[in-house]
Amino acid sequence: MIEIACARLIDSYTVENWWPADSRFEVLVGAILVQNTRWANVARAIDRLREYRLLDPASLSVTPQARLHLLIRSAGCQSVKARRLVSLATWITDSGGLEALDGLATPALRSALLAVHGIGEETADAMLCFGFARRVFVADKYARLWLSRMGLVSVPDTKNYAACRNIVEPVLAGTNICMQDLHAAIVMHAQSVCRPDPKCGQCALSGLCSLGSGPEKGSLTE
DNA sequence: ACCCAGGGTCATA
DNA sequence: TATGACCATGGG
Repeated sequence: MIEIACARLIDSYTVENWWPADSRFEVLVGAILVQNTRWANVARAIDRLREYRLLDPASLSVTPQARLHLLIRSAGCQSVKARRLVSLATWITDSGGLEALDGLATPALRSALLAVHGIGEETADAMLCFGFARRVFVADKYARLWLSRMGLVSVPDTKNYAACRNIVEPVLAGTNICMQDLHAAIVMHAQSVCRPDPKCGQCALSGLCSLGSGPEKGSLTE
């Protein structure tokens, strides 16, 4: 069931360089900046950081937060995110760099990420999937909504992040790239088709999203 | 003028 | 443990 649903969703959205970045650290920075923020606003902030050669842990960790405020202003929540970026960069340098961290197994790396100020479950998994190339399913808000509408997750578990991740991640056969494509497809689906008012009666992919009419069992078996 | 975005933290009950 | 305020800019 889940495999078919995911495959159809991925096939429906061609994703090319959905998360653009020149380095792994830039992915991690983007993961912080994009919290509750549109990517277009994040891109400008990243461009400014690049302009000032701050897209590496060593430089960013010693940059005064007051200066970061100005550079990342377009991404919103400046003071909050400036602090989070510094804590991220500091954690990386204190840990011996990204190469050392990349040597950790995924569960250990996830725990370490969650211990950093400003990194919650979703951000941690996004970093694991797109920054550290781990085979991790990002069970973000859109994903949980999608799982719920597909009837693939019980209603109580819809709010449970780890439960939603574990519904997909162990079942889905595929590489890290598949997980990236799936997450991108879920977000694009939510943004392009089901927003702002998710009336999926006009959804071009009505077989994928069955809001209002309950789980569509028949649509998954074809 | 209003709503919300590719969340997380912190204070309160 | 479970909600809610808060961050704050930019696009619709």
